[in-house]
Amino acid sequence: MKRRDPTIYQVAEGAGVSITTVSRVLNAPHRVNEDTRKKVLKAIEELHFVPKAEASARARKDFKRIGVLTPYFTEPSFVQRMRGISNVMMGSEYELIVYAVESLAQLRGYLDMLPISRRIDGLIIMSLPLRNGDAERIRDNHLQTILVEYNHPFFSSIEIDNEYGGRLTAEYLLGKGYRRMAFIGEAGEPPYSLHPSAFRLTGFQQALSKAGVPLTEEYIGLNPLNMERVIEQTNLFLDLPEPPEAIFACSDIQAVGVLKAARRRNLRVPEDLAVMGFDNIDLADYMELTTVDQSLDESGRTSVEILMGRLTDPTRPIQNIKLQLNIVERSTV
Amino acid sequence: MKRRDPTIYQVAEGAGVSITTVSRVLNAPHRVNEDTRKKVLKAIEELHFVPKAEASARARKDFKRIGVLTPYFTEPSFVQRMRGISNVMMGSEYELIVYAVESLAQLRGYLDMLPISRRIDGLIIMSLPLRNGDAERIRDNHLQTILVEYNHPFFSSIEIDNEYGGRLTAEYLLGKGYRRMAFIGEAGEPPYSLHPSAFRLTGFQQALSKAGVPLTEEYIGLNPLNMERVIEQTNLFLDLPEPPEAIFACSDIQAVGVLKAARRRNLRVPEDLAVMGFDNIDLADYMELTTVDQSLDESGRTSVEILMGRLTDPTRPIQNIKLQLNIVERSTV
DNA sequence: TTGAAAGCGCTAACAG
DNA sequence: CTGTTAGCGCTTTCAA
Repeated sequence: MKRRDPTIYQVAEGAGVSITTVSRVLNAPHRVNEDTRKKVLKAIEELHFVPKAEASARARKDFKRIGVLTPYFTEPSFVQRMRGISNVMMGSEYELIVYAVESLAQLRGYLDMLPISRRIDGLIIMSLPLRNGDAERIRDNHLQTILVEYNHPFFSSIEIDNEYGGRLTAEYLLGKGYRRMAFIGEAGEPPYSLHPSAFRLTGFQQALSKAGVPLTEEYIGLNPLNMERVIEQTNLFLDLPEPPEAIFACSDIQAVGVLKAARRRNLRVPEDLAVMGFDNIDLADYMELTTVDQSLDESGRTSVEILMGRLTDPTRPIQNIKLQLNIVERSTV
Repeated sequence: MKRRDPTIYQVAEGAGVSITTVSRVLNAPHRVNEDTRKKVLKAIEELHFVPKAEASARARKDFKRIGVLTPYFTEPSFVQRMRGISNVMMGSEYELIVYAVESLAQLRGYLDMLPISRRIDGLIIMSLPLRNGDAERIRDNHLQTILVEYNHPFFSSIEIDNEYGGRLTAEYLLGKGYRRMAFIGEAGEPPYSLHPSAFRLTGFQQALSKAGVPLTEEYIGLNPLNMERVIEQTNLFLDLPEPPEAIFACSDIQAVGVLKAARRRNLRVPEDLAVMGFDNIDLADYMELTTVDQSLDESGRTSVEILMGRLTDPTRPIQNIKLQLNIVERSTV
């Protein structure tokens, strides 16, 4: 003879509350009075109650889960967006699932799977390219999605204008009187990720040309995101017959490499060499790095907010947001 | 996301029968008239109907989930452990769920609910205290768990010896010839988190006393983790009649504050002031900070590995790991 | 052979 | 903060 597992009903009876309350202490503990919660928990313990996953799944209309699909999960700039996301999610009833991508195959896998496997309510796609087929599948399966650093007509998005960022930097540096400049960007990026570096370069180059100080080949260094390579590249620049007076690194992390190289050569910054970064991650403040702020935290925060908005009311319109870019003056320029 | 898979209701409607009949062709085909059965089967095909229970059972089968319960989710040292975790999880079939804790109540809530509502298969608890009741509940509900930076007889754990770290630092600094030293640690930490800072101080103080250069009150500064406060504290030290020759900050982040203060005063590091950190986060390398390495990445990596090991084979023994501590010499000492 | 209707254990909308 | 009540998708009576 089988003894039936205890149900939420016996727990409710045991604790002297309604089944709703029991359900709530399991799914939204903060919405239950502390004492009640303890009573229920005690009853649960005593009865060795284990909720039947299938029954919950059946009754549940949604999962209250938001997924974040992201490359370089632990790179500072991504972490900072994550911080924004995490901050708003923490106050909510949603769980945060991280899908870290490190290969094209993996990205494809997630994009195929996520909209169909139905385990999340909403998806934030960070700095990852979407093909039309993917977009259609996501839309057809009604998976609420927002794109960060990318866009597609089907979805809301949050971006910055990278080209403008390049121009802005050029103008700022020009305004400070620098003429001979160099650019350090990313190269050999994996095929699954986006390449904002190229756009920043375009804008930078454009503005420089317009000002009559074109950026020639030897002053452009594209390297894999790797500290040593950046240092080497900087040395290459500095060994040029006419070394640059200022270097624009397309990310703060790369700017650190430039700074390191300068330090090793006992160069004064910014007197001997000005250094400009991009992103304004916490590190930039720590190192007193002059950089372009792209509101990373805000980007993350807003992305979840928009997503949650549509989750609670799917009729809300798609939004395409362009975040502002601002130069943060510190001491390396 | 709202469920949009077809249900037996749809199928019933499509085939022009009742849900009972549909249910029967699925579960007791012989009790259904052949023609009716064919009609129903056709409708099932057309709608790509998959019984819900099966679907979720299958989904559940090939998609396991590991939760990470953590405070300060986006603080560099935690991120670095996360990186280790993420690295090994990425190749696996597990999903990573992040439970960010920022209050005692929240911690309690998670600890109460996680073991009961079976939404995860395994749990990593980072730098968070466990009470006996929690530990029992987790064990009784058979939720595989590993503790990072804490321990309890029921579970595997990964830790470092913070007191030893303090001693190690003291001895290193002593060996370098420094005598007048100061310590910057954390204070006013929230009640839900651990306080490794205190142990590091103990060890530091001990070793110093033993060497005959005791650390007196004025040379100990405990502050909330906040850049400005650290800078102020450093200034306080530096304004002492006998300012310290070396400052040991109990985390790299705080060491940055010390460095900032030194820079503002135009002090040469390490000539005028030596600075020592703790953690060895990426930042330490960027800033050439001498520090104590505590293998953060490794700690994360190992924690998941052990957890996964037990998930696939629950008979595997509990492991209690002590990670080694090593001084990384750079240029601030 | 079939269908109406009553659960299964749980969640959620809505009052109070 | 808590309870009432109406589902969720499906199976199982029980009549017809």
